Amino acid sequence: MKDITPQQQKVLDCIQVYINKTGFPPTRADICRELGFKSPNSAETHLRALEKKGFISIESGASRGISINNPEITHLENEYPIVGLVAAGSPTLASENVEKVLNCPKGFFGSDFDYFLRVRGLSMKDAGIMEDDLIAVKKTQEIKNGDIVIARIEDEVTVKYFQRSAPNIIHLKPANEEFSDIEVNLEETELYIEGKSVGLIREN
Amino acid sequence: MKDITPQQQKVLDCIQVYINKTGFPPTRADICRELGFKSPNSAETHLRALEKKGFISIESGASRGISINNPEITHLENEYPIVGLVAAGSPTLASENVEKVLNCPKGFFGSDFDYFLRVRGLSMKDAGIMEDDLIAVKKTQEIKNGDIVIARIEDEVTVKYFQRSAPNIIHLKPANEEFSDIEVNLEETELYIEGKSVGLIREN
DNA sequence: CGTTATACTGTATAAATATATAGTATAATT
DNA sequence: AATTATACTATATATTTATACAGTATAACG
Repeated sequence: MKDITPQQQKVLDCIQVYINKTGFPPTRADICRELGFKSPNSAETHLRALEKKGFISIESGASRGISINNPEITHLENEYPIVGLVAAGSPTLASENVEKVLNCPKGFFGSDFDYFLRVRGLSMKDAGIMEDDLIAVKKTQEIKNGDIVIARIEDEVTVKYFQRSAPNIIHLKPANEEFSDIEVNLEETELYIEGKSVGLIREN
Repeated sequence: MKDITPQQQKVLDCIQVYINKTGFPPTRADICRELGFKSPNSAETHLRALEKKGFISIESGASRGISINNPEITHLENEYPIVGLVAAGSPTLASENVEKVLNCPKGFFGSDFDYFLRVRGLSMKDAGIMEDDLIAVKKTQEIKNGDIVIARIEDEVTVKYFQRSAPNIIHLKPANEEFSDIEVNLEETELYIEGKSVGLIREN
């Protein structure tokens, strides 16, 4: 997917908003009205550029024949993707990792959140986090000691309690006697915090 | 919402399928093609009937101005009460027991459910049920061994694993070593099953 | 310096589309 | 027996819409 220009982004956003609002895509004239253009050809050229770059598809000849490609990344309001514990490198929300989407009211857990993570393993069992549970993950770097974080150490993604023991030493603590602490020295090992848990859902 | 006729259902399905497939709603002519009608007015009259009955909305004058009124997303009937572990006698869902209500899509946990129960204590800790968790309770008497049930024994309400050991003997088993089994002899003691757990939510 | 991509206005028009009007026919309801 | 809702065909037409063509202007690229 090539780079998008600021104006093209505005047009793309406009299409998304229009679809969310009305349920069907805009015409060239609609886009002009929304963005203040005075000629339908302004919209037309932007649409053709977006199509060429792969952001949208246009059904030729059909009225309102615009559809947005990769809608799972710009997820609809209230639709949250469920992702598995994925290996590093691949972006967490890439469509190939999305198991399905779950309809959930915004602010369901008091705090905003970005996606659900499907839990593997029992390392957080004593915190009441069981296999196959869905953790509501908020992508943030604002972590306090004791928070349950989704951390990536080199190639592995895990869910653990966060504790900073020294400026450069972080302990990732499981909630299960059978597992042991992970000590991370930030000078030696790369640690990336994907976000923290703000809630949990169990389906059974 | 009034009754839908079989033909109207076919038209409604056709619209949904068309939107899923193309990303935008069909025209009258598209519907005719899909369903084998030979006049656009056939589609038109069905659309007007569906609009009158509330299943769809039609933006007048706009091409492809059809949108499906999806009651499951737009409905505000998805309000479920949260109740505490209330003593017997008082009806569980009486307003004085309702802490607050939580907006939650219907069928969120695969199965239907009736209310949320705020958990007190740690007797089901090893099942991943912690203090202050919300259990989605389905009011039912269809209980299998191993289900997590909300049971009332005389004056006490508890959440436990259900196990029928003999026709008249039921064991209510905690998931915590520090608690012990409750054996109920149905000939001696009154046991009422409020329902069973079909899901869990944790807010933090 | 010429070329190319972006970002527009303005006009024109063929094709797509909604929608009204005029019928036919059947089944259910009053 | 008359009315109403459903379920269509057939035709007509005003409006909507996509989209081509002709320009203007600016910034980036090699």
